[in-house]
Amino acid sequence: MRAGATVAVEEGPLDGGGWYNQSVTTALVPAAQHPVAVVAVDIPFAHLDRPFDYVVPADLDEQAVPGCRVRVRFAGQRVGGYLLQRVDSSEHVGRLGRLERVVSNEVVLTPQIARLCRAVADRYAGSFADVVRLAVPPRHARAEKAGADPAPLSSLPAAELEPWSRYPAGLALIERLAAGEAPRTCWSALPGVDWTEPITQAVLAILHSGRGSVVCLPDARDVTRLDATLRRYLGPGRHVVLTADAGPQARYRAFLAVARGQVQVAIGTRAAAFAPVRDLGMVAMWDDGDDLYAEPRAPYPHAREVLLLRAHDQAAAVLLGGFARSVQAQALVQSGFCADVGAAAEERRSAGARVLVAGSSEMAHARDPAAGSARLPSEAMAALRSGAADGPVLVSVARAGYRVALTCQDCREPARCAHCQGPLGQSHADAWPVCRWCGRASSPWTCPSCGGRRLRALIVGERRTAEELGKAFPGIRVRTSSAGGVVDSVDDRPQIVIATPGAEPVAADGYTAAVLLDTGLALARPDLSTAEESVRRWFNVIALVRPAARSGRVVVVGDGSSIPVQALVRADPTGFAARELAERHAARLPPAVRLATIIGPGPEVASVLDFDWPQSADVLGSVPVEHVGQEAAVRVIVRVPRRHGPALAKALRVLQATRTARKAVALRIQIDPVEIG
DNA sequence: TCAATCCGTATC
DNA sequence: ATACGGATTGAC
Repeated sequence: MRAGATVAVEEGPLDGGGWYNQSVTTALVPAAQHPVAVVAVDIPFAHLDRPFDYVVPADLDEQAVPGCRVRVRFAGQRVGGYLLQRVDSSEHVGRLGRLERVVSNEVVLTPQIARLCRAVADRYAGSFADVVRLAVPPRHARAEKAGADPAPLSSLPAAELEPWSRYPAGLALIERLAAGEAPRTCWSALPGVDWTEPITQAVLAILHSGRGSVVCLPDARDVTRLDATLRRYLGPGRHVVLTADAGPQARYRAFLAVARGQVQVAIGTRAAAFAPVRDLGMVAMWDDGDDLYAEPRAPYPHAREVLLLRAHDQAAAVLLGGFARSVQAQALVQSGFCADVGAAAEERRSAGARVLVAGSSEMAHARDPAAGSARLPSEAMAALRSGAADGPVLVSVARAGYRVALTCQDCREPARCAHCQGPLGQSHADAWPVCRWCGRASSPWTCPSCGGRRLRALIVGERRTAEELGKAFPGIRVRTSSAGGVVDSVDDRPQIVIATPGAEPVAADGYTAAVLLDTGLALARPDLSTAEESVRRWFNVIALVRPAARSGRVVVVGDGSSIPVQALVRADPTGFAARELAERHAARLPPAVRLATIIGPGPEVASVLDFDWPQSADVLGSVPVEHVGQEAAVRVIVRVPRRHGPALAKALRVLQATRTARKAVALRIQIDPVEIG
């Protein structure tokens, strides 16, 4: 395209135009070789989402390398950008501006990552600039100066294949990775084993093939665990950790070590999906169903999708592992894109704890209020009692807090704040009920419908559960772990650990028993991925418990006939995911279709209804939605068959571009959002 | 007829 | 955001 065209270069003296602008007093001499820089400017507007050409002055020739950060004048303003390429000529018919400054000659946006950013922007109907902001961490000049020479590396340890030998296809997988091949797999991890070891073995095999790996993990706790295992097996200096919470300098230093090719293994949370690992051999992800992988900033890409786009572009291996199977991973298996790597049913049964279901004793309790705690049926109490004799036991509760949702004991009406109608909760045993919205204590409370004065808790939080269990098991240590006070791990002494989802501590030698409370409450949420999300969390809890052979057991309190609970009893994450996927097909929901939500002010969103959508598009709405921090917002849903996904994204980009060009208010456009709020 | 101003559009 | 070009307006 560019070849053959000549650059609109005007040489000559100051004439008020040409190469000069008002403030420049010295003549501009273009670089002798490749005088044109193709620059991606840091402007998020959709209608400006394309590269712009600038002239490289001779004095910036050496510094201006592809992938470096530059500053240019754009529409009269000085803006940052990335130099994508140096070329001979420009197709631009007007005059070219000049590169004002090379911020640093450090290559931070390699061609591969630039391509990836473009692909992600296209997939999610976003702009390149928005995606690059997710991919390249903010510059830290001091980190750039320091750490130029990498530490000498010891030789790679031989690949030990032990963690994969329990999977029929495991050894073959590792051999293929070590041989330089690019197999794509969804791996159903056996419960109770340290999942960081199989991932480490895969990373090591890839290193043996002379290639690098990117591994994404849901949160900082998981990153720390994999970091420790990698260090143990690979020694120091072979990998880096890319997480935001390490601070800007450490984060940029780790990023540079990867960008400079000093290390070939990058692990981290969702942003690590963009790590510029050289000679990429594998992308891996643990527990890909975790919604922490969904980026909350525009264009809201999911790290799994980023890794898959990357693997496709660079012919890298894919390893998606977890104790549960996400619906998306199952779709990859069923489409033939990924192979299914799991253990035989027998191996799976013996590796896991014994799972039994206990019906909630709500009904029994209603008949006989003296029967004890309604939430903890006798089977659960028995499991805790015998388990706590031997080691730590885990109780999983749905919510943090004490008594979370109060209702009238007599008429069951929700208890509301007299002042603002907000829901009432109770923060500890002797406290007056407090409004969750305005914070006012309502003392004393009287039911406005029936005049009742007694309150009943619809939802019992982790602290109240701890209090009840402390009374039931005097002399045993009871501790809690929840957001704000997460316990990472517990030792093997007898104790009762009460945790909210995602905050479960790891027990060094496994829990002797676990009780899953509130399963009905978790499944009652109306969101489309509620069942999948609940099952994922429960499989993660079960995996923390000792195998049945060492008398590990799990009591699920809930409805034994419900499909999610059945999946736990049968230890069948794949079957459950296949079933969910079939339901998504029937309901025409992702990943069976591609779906976009458009949220914004009513009249603006209403106007997109007559937009020129692809023929196959199904346009739903608009309906009012709650939109935090903004006044009345509405939402439109557009969905198309999967194969028309690119057409939908393209249409949305056109929609955005016409809107940003006429300075209309931005709409929130999300493709395949994790939840449809 | 020409300058001052407005508006739309491109931004290299 | 700003800058530029073309259209429009208003004063000679």
